[in-house]
Amino acid sequence: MIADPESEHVTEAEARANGDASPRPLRADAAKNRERILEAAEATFTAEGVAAPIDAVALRAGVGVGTVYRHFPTKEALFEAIVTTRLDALCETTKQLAESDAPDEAVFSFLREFGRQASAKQDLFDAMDAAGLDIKSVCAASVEELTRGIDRLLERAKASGVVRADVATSEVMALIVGACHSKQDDLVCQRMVEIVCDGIRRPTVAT
Amino acid sequence: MIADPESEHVTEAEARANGDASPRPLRADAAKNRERILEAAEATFTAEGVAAPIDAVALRAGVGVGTVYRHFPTKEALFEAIVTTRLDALCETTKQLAESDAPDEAVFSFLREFGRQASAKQDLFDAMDAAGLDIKSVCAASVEELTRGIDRLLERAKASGVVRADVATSEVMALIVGACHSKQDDLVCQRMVEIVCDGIRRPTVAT
DNA sequence: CTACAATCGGAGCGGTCGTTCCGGTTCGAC
DNA sequence: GTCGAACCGGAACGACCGCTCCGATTGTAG
Repeated sequence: MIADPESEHVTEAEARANGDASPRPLRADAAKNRERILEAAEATFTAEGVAAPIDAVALRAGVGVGTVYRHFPTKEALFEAIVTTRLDALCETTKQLAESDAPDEAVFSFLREFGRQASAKQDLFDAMDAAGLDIKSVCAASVEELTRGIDRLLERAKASGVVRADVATSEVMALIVGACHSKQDDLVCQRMVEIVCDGIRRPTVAT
Repeated sequence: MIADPESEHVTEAEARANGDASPRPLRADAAKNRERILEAAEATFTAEGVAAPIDAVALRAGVGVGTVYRHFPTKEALFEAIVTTRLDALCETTKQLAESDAPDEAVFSFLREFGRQASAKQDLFDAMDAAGLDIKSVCAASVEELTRGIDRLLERAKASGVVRADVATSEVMALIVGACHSKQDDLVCQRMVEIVCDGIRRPTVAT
């Protein structure tokens, strides 16, 4: 459990995952392979399910398994990298919508976008759950930031009276993620999002 | 792929799963073990997750693995047995509620009950999904019947004007199952169900 | 161009898990 | 009580998978 100065590639990989600027940049071919692996992993897990072996990822990326493990010391690390990327993108979306000129409806736009992405990539979250590791702890920073982003949108919508005051951010997130979980047509998924949107809207007369 | 008259225990297990009345009833100890295994399996999968080995089930049931496989020729068959049982129970609930004296609200009562059970047993459905086999095809009969039951409740609620006419049964089911999927407190789960209920309610003024 | 170090590829290791097999045990009809 | 058939238990098999290791390869600084 002590720091191990020998395991350089692990240290480097982790530093990269943390977003640090490495002292020495990756060699050109290494950087290219890293991207290829990420893409292949996302495609493989989406297509073959989350239990797909690493060998399948390596095959699709056109590299050996050793190369995969050099960049991502663990299958779990691969999941983390993919999920983090996706969460950060969603976070960016919240920021853009926060500056939109329709603050009261922005949260609904976001939910639709969230649903669209979640339906495609839900498998990854499931995989991590099934693997016994918690997204909230592994990608804590990303989740935290995304939550804040959604929270901001939700608060504005509440303030403008479009959304009920008694719904929590966590509830909305869980609901949308869950709604798109079941493998359905995109159309059904979209309609479910709409139902949720209606569910959090402020009723036009009191309950 | 031809019928194999030798594999008698498999034939018997399948016949039982299909609900046929076996020509020869199970021996007393065998019947007792079968129940024990079912209970142990449900407990094990809920506690240790869906990837729990069959050995764990056998251990919990106090029998050998061979005994488990004699009753359920496959891990998949074990899932099927558990899920079918649960689905049938829910189906029974729809029938009772269909005769309730508050037809317009019965569907909401059912959703709450559905949510309560789904949150505890969702793991099983996930397991089957992850295993690549589709609940809809494996437990086709049970799912079909349950769908009809919900459909009936939903139609009545629509007829009495409490629920919007444009929501489909499949959407509601997916929504509730999904809502309770994320491991949350039961309280959050309950609130999510309420949001869904509000989402399918007919708005008091036109959209 | 040369030489060194970073990187690559994939065979192989260790462990897990689903499933089978068979000698021993138990039930229940007579 | 007796005996045959049904049932039990768990060791063992084979397949799969995550991960490691090291000889071969390739990028790049000088």
